[in-house]
Amino acid sequence: MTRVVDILVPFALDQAYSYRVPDGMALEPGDVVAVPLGPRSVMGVVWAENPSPNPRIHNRMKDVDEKLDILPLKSELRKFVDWLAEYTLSPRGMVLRMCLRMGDLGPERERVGVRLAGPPPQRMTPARARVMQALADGMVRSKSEAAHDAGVSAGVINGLVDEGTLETLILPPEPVAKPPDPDYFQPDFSEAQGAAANRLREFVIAGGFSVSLVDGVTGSGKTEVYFEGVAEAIRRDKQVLILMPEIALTAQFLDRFAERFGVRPAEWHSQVAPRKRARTWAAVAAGEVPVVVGARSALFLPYTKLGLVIVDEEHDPAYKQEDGVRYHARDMAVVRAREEKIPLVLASATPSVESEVNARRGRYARLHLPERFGGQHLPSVEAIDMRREGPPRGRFIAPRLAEAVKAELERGQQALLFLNRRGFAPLTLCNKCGHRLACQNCDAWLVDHRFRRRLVCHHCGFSMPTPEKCPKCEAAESFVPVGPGVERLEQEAAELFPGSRILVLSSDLVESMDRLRQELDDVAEGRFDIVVGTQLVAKGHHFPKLNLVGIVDADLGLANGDPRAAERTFQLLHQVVGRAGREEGRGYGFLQTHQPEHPVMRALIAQDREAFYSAEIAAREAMHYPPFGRLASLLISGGDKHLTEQYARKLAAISPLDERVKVLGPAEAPLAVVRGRFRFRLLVKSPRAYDLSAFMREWLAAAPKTKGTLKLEVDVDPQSFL
DNA sequence: AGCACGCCGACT
DNA sequence: GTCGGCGTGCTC
Repeated sequence: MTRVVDILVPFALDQAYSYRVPDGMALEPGDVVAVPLGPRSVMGVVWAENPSPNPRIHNRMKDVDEKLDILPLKSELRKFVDWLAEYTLSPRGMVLRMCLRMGDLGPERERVGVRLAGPPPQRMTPARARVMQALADGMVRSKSEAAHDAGVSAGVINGLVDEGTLETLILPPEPVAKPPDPDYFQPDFSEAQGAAANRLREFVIAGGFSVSLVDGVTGSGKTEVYFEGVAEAIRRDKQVLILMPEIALTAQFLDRFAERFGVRPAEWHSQVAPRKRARTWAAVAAGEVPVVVGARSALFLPYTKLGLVIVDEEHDPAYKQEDGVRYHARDMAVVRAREEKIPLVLASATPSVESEVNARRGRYARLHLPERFGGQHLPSVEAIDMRREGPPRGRFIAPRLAEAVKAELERGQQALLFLNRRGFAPLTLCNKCGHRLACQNCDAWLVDHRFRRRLVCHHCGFSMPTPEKCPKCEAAESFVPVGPGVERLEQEAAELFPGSRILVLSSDLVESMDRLRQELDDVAEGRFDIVVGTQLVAKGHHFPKLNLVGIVDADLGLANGDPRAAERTFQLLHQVVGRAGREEGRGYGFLQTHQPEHPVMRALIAQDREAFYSAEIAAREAMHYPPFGRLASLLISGGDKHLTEQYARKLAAISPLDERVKVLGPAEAPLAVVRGRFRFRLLVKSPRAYDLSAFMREWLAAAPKTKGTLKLEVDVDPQSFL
């Protein structure tokens, strides 16, 4: 009898397909193979033995093409794929695809090295002399290294090779990651830090599944503490995954890692070039990479001996993948650690309410770091009540904040004005007829971006030059900007603080990663006096001379109906205010707000984190919101409003009956139209201990097929409600 | 993800 | 009458 195995292919298929195993081909579950699929041959992974294949497909069944020379996926990873697919209601093939995004190795490219070997060249030049000197030790260097060391171009090196002065030889490929030294540098720890580090080490030594929440304010040494867990894992020859929300900004983090371990870790994120990606993937699978620092996709790498997972800034909303397979990397890291039976560390100065509740209930071990390192103080925070002491009309910086900024500038210190809004003004209207400039494709205003001289839709990317006349009443020069963006704030700051050097930082103004790093360095080295920025400035970068942070509109994130609005605002503002005064003396934060009595503002002013969490947790519990209840959302969208709404209603009507589950809606989504598509939402609420995925699966199985432009998107544990 | 098969508008 | 648009469905 021919042997049959079920093979999962990385496409939008939930089912594994059955293939015959040719005689003499040794195959095990987890092996990576090439199989015929339709007219082509694709990569797949042996998912299971199939002792009794379905007779109905006997005549269609094909043979496995070949076993590929790729290390197999361990059962833990395969189980993780199954679990995640089931939980998120995604096709298993699409989850597998995330594991196999390994890039293209392409033809092996040889690295050529050079070494001083022959006689000096016939004609000596200054450049050639420098090369001779740089290579005088007779050691082998790669061509580019040699050129760099000697300060010459590659042409000079090649010239010397032709002359016979240098000999070439093939270098072995550079390792993806050099081995980190767990004892390279031993930091000085405070008592609390030492105790936390010890507990982490114990978790790593003990092995087995555990979750720790390392919770400490910015500057409390969270990173250094969890590095001790990393060091312990390295000593035990285990692999470590460190997840980061935004890898692009972590040059500083990589340097910190190198200071502790002597070398930089391997990186994994979307910007890693395909070749490097392929080599990293293979090296991880071979167990040759001890530490990976990566974005959420690093969760799907084929580690062979994973011993520890760290989720840094675990509260960050960027961990939620919002398209395709919708998953939350922090939650899935917990699942992966459970599957691998290893410890997990969540780190944050402002933990998510979910993690905080788990810590309070004792499900997670809490490792609390109460103080800033080296006697630094937290900035003192004051509210500026915009109802009583706001700026004049058309201005956005209150007099008291302006005074404080002026005082800092006079002391040679820097100030940050934070406003989480890109562009010049969020709304432009005609003062003759009241017409508002809106996007043609979306239910949204066009944002005035003056630096680019365009009006831009932030939802679909549509943009147009600012028109000369009002499109409605044809009045000329009648447009007035309404509300501030960072560009407008810069204009105001330039008027208020003449002669100061101002830098505007927002994602749409970032030309390149290198340029951004350069600008951040410029700020750190004091080449700017005032930074006006969006949340881009909240992350990770340290500015020693920054002493004052002004939050221009602290209420901005609170207005929408998002159940996590308060939490998000608290986390973001806490992080931004924490930028102030980390080096010398005490920093100041000002919150411009219309509701200084709001729990978020009060907690920030009183620096009473516990009060905020207690209030927020109580509110969530009363509303049965996560983590005291579960949510799933359905987004129905389509080009025809009526058909879309009709389908949404139909869907609601056929939802399975279960008195524990509430189906809300359909309602028009807060963003009712995006890219010309009408959007309706359904929200599903269930108790905490309820299999909401199963409920959704049963429901969708009975749903009519979507036709035409109609699209149905399911999100279990949604984070965004737009 | 590809690729084939399907049914409605402008061409030889 | 055919060519081809891409919308829909299948791939063991």
